[in-house]
Amino acid sequence: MLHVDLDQFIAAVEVLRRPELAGKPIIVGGRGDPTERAVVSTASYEARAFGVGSGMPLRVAARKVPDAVILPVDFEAYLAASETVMATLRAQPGATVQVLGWDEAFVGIESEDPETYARQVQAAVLERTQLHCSVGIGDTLVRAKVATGFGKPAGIFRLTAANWLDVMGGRPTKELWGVGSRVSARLAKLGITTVAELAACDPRSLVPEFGPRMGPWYAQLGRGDGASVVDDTPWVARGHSRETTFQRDLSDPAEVEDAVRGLTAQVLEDVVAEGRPVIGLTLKIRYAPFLTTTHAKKIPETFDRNEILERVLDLAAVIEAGRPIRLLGLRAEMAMPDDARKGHTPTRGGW
DNA sequence: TCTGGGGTCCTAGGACCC
DNA sequence: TCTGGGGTCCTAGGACCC
Repeated sequence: MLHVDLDQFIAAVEVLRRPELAGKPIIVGGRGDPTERAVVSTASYEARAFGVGSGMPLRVAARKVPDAVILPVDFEAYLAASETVMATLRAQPGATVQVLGWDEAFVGIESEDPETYARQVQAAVLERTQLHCSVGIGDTLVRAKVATGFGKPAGIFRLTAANWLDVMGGRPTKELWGVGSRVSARLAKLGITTVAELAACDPRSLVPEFGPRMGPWYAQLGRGDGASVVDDTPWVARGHSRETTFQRDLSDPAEVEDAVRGLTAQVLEDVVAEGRPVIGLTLKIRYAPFLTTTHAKKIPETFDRNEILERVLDLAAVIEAGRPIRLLGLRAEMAMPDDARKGHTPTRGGW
């Protein structure tokens, strides 16, 4: 199958609207005001050359690139572009499309010559949207996804069982899709630092550290093995959440309660649109400076706004008065048929 | 420098039940 | 005095991805 990933997607969409920005360092984040608390969503390649990347505080990014064009995030524009891209992918002959995010998708195909097919995909996307993409070709989802990174920008790369260890074996485990800094550090404690070492380890040996599911799964990831079927069943959200960033930390309990009420109203709006019962609520709070805690409440499968609000305020009462906090958000989990759960796969994203 | 906003899934431990 | 074994549910929290 193929993994298709748009190059610097958000920045590229902005350039389409404003061609005069082509070739300039562009940073997109928050409301486009680098004096506010916000982070970078995407930076163009020109801005990345200065060391700016997504997730970086906007303030820091602005300081690194004094000449940067800083733009606000425009979700509607990216969503519209994304839908055109995905429609183009679905129109390819024999293609099964599994959307992973705004700017990426798996495309299941049967082809004797996947490179040629991939070039046709790139040409079709470029013609239809004026956007460039990179394509990974693989015999599993993991290999296709990892391959795309070697194709960037605007290229094609193939990773299969035949060359996986040659290409990836000597690289750190963190470069795997699904292994972040925490897990790579825990693997290092076990003497595993490279993909080849992870691939060679006994899956059972990882169970004490990572549990019965994740342990063997990481070993499989090291080998590049796993699912090889692109699944285009429509994605159903398990829940909705709203988060908010305050320009200063809250410490007054009355302020906190107001904020909680506001978040609750927002998340309920999203959930009402869905028409499914709410079964759980989670309030995420960050105590200054950086300790994040989660408070969860299971609620019955009814949908009564007052009851839900009451329970959220219950949760908010856990917050210690006077302690500066940053309210991260509220998440509502919705009832789902059991057979709709997928089990562990690398993230399915949520756009 | 000081950390978005939207998601996904997993795990440990305690409560509770038979 | 010491404390079954199996199960489910809930809470709290962790990790990862785009």
